[in-house]
Amino acid sequence: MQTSPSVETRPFRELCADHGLTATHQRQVLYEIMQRMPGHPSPEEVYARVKKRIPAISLATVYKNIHLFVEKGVLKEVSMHHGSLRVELNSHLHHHMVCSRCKAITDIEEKDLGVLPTPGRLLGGFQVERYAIDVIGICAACQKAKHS
Amino acid sequence: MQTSPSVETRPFRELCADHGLTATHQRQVLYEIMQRMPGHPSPEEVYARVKKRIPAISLATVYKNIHLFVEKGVLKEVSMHHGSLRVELNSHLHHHMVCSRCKAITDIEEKDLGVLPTPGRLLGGFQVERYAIDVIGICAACQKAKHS
DNA sequence: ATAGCTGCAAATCGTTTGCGCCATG
DNA sequence: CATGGCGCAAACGATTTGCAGCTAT
Repeated sequence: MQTSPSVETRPFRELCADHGLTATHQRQVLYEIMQRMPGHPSPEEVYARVKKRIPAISLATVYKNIHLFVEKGVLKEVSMHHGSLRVELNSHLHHHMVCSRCKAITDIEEKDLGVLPTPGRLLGGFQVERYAIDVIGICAACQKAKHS
Repeated sequence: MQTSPSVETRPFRELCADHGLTATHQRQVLYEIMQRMPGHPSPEEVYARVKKRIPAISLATVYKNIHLFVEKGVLKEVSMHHGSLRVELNSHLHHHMVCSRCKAITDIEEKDLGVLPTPGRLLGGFQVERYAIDVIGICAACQKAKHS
């Protein structure tokens, strides 16, 4: 791997330092490419792009670093992924609090949220069915048990 | 399988009729058990419970019927599942519109939402980091292409 | 130096599918 | 009795893991 820290390495190194990450070549490329990717790419899509610049890179490395970036707050995931599909009866209107550490889900009433959704509108041709609000944070249990 | 429609079969049959579903024994048990399951169970958890009443039931059947129930509006999924992990840069504040048919994701500015979350509060010991709002509905493309 | 990162390949996990038989309408 | 649902087992796609060698600090 060429060790040529020529082109604008500073900002990325700072970002890594700020987030407590080792600044590796693959992480830099990953980050730069994500900056230039609009939308909401999947790991496979990111991998395909990164592979053009680092042909030897592994998909596993992409996954590992995406998770790391998410964990450190550089990236965020679009909708919460609990390990598997989670369902509930389609009964009364409520939303969810999701612990970003342990993924625990708790119901929350809409009135306790301080929000006033207005469904049924058309947003640029999009027919709204409902709002799903995830309040993301750290649950009480994880706060007690936190170290890092 | 015992064909004993003794205990309170009527309400469930109506629910199936209303949603255009065939009323099978496994669907009835599945539904009754979900009614008594609080929280946000995974297919595996539902399967474990249903298996106590119908030991011969298959996990595949549980999956098929959960999807059917979701499709027909009897159940709903807790957070949107796109086929794979989706990430984005953690930059400016925005939310997403998600098509429940094709899973397409579009950004939406918070000001265009008509909702006003009030983050930063502690909700029962839960340390709020952020709100993630998914506006769920049918995108313009899918509306044109819809039949069923 | 040395802790951490990488690539590889195999393993794992959640979920889906094809198919022959059976239940429901 | 005809359609659709069921259970089974195999297939599948997405993601993770163990490990041996290499890299950043």
